[in-house]
Amino acid sequence: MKQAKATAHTRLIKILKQNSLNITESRKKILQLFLEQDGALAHGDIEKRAGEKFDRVTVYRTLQTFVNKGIVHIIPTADNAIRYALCKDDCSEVGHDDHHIHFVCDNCHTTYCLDDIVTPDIRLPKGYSGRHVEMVVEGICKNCK
Amino acid sequence: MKQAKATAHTRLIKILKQNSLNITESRKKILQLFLEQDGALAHGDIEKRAGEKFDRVTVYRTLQTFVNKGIVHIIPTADNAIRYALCKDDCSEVGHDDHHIHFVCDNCHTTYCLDDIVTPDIRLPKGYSGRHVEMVVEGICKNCK
DNA sequence: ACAAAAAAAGCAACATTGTTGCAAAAGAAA
DNA sequence: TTTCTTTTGCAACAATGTTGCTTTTTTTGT
Repeated sequence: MKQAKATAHTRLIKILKQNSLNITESRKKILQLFLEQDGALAHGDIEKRAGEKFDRVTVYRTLQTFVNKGIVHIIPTADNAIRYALCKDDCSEVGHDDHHIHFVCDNCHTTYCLDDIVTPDIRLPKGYSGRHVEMVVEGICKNCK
Repeated sequence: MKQAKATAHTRLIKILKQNSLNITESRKKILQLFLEQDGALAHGDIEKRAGEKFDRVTVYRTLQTFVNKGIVHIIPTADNAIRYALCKDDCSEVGHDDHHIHFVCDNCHTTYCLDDIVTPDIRLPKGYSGRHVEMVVEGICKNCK
């Protein structure tokens, strides 16, 4: 128990250090939320979910930092609520490199990264050149079935 | 010239009638914007683009109505700015049925519907069932190349 | 372990975006 | 035209996101 907690804590610090970020309470707590979470988190979730309340500005700035560093990525949605999820591919300050698809449940609205499914290649019309493909599937998830 | 204008006007009215919507000035003007536009429009674009200024509430409500009726559809984005585009497939009050992909230009940020490209089928993990697939490609468009 | 320097958090004030209820105006129907 | 219904515009509000600046926390060098 104590061991597990220590390990989780170590993992947090390791991730932050790898990205040359200073170790702060906010970053640890917000990152912790992502690690113990299956799906993606919207800004609002984070503000509420955290036991103690963060300043809204801190959450915004921390998420921005995480996105810049390639720790989390943004999932595009149709409902004006940006969702963030941990990057599992090779993301860094240089650029994000997520190629998996996302799944949003119609029922519980949880957003999942389906890491094993790779976005297919697309043949674009003449004149267009693609850099990145985002794919979001809507439907019913494994828990709501 | 006069003929062309009359025709365009007729087209507007036809679309509104087909969807059993009353013919109003706001609806005509907003629909007009979509018809004379290659890409997609965000809420803000519409407020600004219109020669005369619409009340913000009117724009929100009109867009909502158009989405409900299946006249326009929402394009998911990663930047918290919902974009709307005309539906060209079989959309109605019952449900949207758009299967084309979208393209967002890194440079000019114009959003295009690539109507000729159909979203590929995806094999989902066990337990998940898909209803709709959204696909957005980011890159450089034909005009910015 | 401590002090100085650097970075991040918190606060306040503000800007933008989206929502709701209601009265006035415009459109449809007769 | 007159009545009835729908839509618009306004005002007030709520939620979300941003910026500058001060205080606190974290790092670094000793």
